[in-house]
Formats: sequence, structure tokens, C-alpha cells
Amino acid sequence: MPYRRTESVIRRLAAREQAILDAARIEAARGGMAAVQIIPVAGRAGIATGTVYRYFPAKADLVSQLIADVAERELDAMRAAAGAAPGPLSALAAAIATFAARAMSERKLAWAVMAEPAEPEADAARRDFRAALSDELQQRMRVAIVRGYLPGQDVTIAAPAIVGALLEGLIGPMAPAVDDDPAKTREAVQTATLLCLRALGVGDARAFGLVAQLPLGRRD
Amino acid sequence: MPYRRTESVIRRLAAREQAILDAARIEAARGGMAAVQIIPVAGRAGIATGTVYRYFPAKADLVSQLIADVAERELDAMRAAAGAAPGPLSALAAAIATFAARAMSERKLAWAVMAEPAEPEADAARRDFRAALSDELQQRMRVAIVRGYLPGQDVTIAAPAIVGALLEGLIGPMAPAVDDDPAKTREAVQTATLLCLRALGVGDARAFGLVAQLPLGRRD
DNA sequence: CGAACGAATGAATGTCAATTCACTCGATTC
DNA sequence: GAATCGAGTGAATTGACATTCATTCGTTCG
Repeated sequence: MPYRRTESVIRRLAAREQAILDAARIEAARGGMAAVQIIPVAGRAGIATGTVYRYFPAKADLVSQLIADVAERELDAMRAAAGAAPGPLSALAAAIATFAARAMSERKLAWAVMAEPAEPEADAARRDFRAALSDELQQRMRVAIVRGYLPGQDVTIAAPAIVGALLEGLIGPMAPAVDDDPAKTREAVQTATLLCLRALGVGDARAFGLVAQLPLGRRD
Repeated sequence: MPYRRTESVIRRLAAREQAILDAARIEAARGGMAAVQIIPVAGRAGIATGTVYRYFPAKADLVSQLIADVAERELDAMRAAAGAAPGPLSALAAAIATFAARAMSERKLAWAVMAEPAEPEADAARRDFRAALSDELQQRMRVAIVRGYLPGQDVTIAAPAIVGALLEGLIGPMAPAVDDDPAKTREAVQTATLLCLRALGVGDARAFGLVAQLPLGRRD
């Protein structure tokens, strides 16, 4: 008779898989994608190296899953923030600012997950993340354009450009250091959001108003 | 008595070093940074693998030099274009558009040199490139701000944000395909430049006027 | 309780590139 | 033109990781 998986075993397996992903995320947040290596990850998760392969057939699968997990959280947060906004333009502003603020709170992880290359297979996961991010912005931009809040424009260029501006402007190697100063961080997020809104054709005065009203500063 | 380096020997050595760099650039343009490997590069340059090490102590040095070379060309082109412009704002527009147009003409190489990670040492060269690019834009932005052409703003965020917007919007994995269609390419460059100018606070109408006047479409 | 099973282990192995080095060969010197 | 220099060669070495697998260990079943 085939063996049955007890409730507790199922829980343990799931917990272990999560522990591996958590360990990978911590490594990535510390040393970038290059630091996501099987032996250290296994060590941090408190298991043997071989065990990692019971949960993920190859390292690329682990990395892909890590990226997908982070992506899901970020997209959820953006949608939640945008959904709570009163109109299309403030929804767009909220989505942008939320992404910016969350990326700032985990700069290295955000950079590793979005910008650092790795195995080609993991690249697909990153592509998906970026595509989803762009899509999210594109949707909201289209609504805003149709309703006359934004001038007509090529959203297939504008949306990724916004993503790039936020990444480079806030968490890229050239971005100004904000250390962990919450005031500086907040200000940087506002500056970047303002810049993005203007880039999309929101008038200076109106953009300023939108940014001033943003409910910044929450955490997951 | 120490050996003298004949004129012809000096020329041959210089030519060979250039051949190695050219080979590396071709590989990068084809397959990204991952394709810059010593054996293929040596093969393409028509020499043995060991010979590469007579010219570059380590692969990281070769990659760094490659990045620095590309950076120098791009910065020169930007400065030349900006220098030929009639005023601070059109100079800024010209610098942005020139960078955008040139990156588009060698998308994969531009991406490899600016965005793909590699050895940590090569990362320093990329950092320098980005810093120089940001600096170039910052200088021009400051001038434009002082003379009242642009609203006051944090240029240390704005400059890298512009770079990021161009990279992601035009040559990143999410950017729309333009294949080799010159009309599409030209239009994409205009769209992206317009977006950048608006991001910096140039009014929509004026930005449109600046972009329309850009002398686009030259090559090195 | 004692098979039987699947999960866990981690040392050993495989893989992929960078790097080395003992040797060859053409150029330079006297 | 013989002696010497130093560039060029490429097979072999090294190093850094990912991946495997024979074995151990804890659970589940009869």
C-alpha cells in the first residue's frame, strides 16, 4: 500500500520549502544574486545541501521562485495602494510611489531581483516581473489617458521608462545614498514620483499636489 | 643591452590589443557579457588564449577596458551633440537624444555594457560610465536650472532617473521591438526624449518643440 | 515491533571558465 | 649568423560552484 502523507509531514515539507526561499531571499538581500549559492542557502535554512534539491530540481528553479515571490508581493502592494486611491491619476501616483518606497526599503534585494542577471532561466522570471510591473502601470495609464487626465502617448515606452527611472534614480548604483534616514528616504521617493508623473505629462502644479497627498511610509 | 621596440613591433602590439578589444565588443554585442569569454575572444581575434593575457592581466581588465572604451565614445558623441546646440535646454535635449539614438543602434551592446553585471571589478568600470553619464546630464541640468529653463529639483536623483528611463524604455527587455525599422526607431527615440524632458519639468508644448528640432539619425 | 518507505545527508563528482607555464619561434642585437 | 630576447602558443591546471548518489535516519504500515 502506498504511503500516506500525514498532515504534520505536509506542514513540515511546506515549512522547509519556505525556509529555503527565505534563506535565499536573505542571501540576495545581503550580497546580491551572486550570493545565492546552494551551500550557504542550505546552511542558513538549517538543512544539508542535497536537501535543497528535493524541493527545487535546479538552482534556476529556486531563483525563479524567489523572483516570482518577490514580484507577487510587490504587485499586490501596488494594486492595494492604487485601489485605495480616489481617481485614476492618484491611483497611478500611488502605484508608482508604493513601488518606489518598497524598493527603497530593500534596495539590494530589489536590485538583485530586478536588475542582476543570473542563469538564463531565472532571466525569464525577471522578465515576467518587469512585464507585470509595466502592465500594471500601462493599464492605469491607459485609463488616465482615456479619461483625459494624461496626454496621449506611447505607453509601451512610457511604462518601462517609469520603471527604469525609479530603479536607476532610487536604488541603482548612481542613486544618492540615503542610508537609513527615513526623512531622506521619504523625500527621495517623493522626488522620484514627482519626476515620473511629470514624465507622463501631468502638469507640474498638479503633480506636486498629487505627491503631497500620498500616504507614504507603510511597510508590509 | 635592453631590447628596443621597433616601430613595426609597437604598431603590431597596438593593433593586436585593439583586435582583442574589438573581438570582445563583437562578442558582447552578440551574446551579452556572458559571451565575453577568453577562448572565443582569442579565436575571433585570431590569436591563442594565452596571448590575451599578455595584453590584459585578467579578464576583468579586458572587460573594464571594453566598457571604458564604449563609455568614452558615447560621452564624446553626447558632448559633441550638446555643444552644437543653441541653448542650455536644447543642449540637454540633444545630449539625451544622442545617447538614446546611439544606444538603440546597438541595443545588446549598450545593455551589456551598462546593465549586465559581471566580475565585481568590471562593475567599477560600469559604475564610472554611469557616473560620467549622470554627471554630464547633471551639469547641463544645473545650468538650465540656474538660467531659469528648468524648475529647481534634486539633480542627483533626476540625472540617473533619466538614464534609467532611457535604458528601460528603449533597450531593456520590456521595451517595444523596433527591429531595424529606422522610422520606428526614430519615433521611439523622440518619444523617450520627450518623456525625459517632461520629467525634468519642461512644459509639454516646449518639450515637443525641442524634440521636433533634434537633428536625429547620425552614426559614428 | 519490525519491515518498508521516502526524506535527509554531505562527501564526492561534474562542469565550465579563467588562468598558468613549459615550450616554440620570429625578431633584434652584436 | 650565433646568441638572446620576449611574444605567442594551447594543453593542462585551478577554482568556484552546481549537482549527484550511496547511505543514514525518522515515519508509517501491517
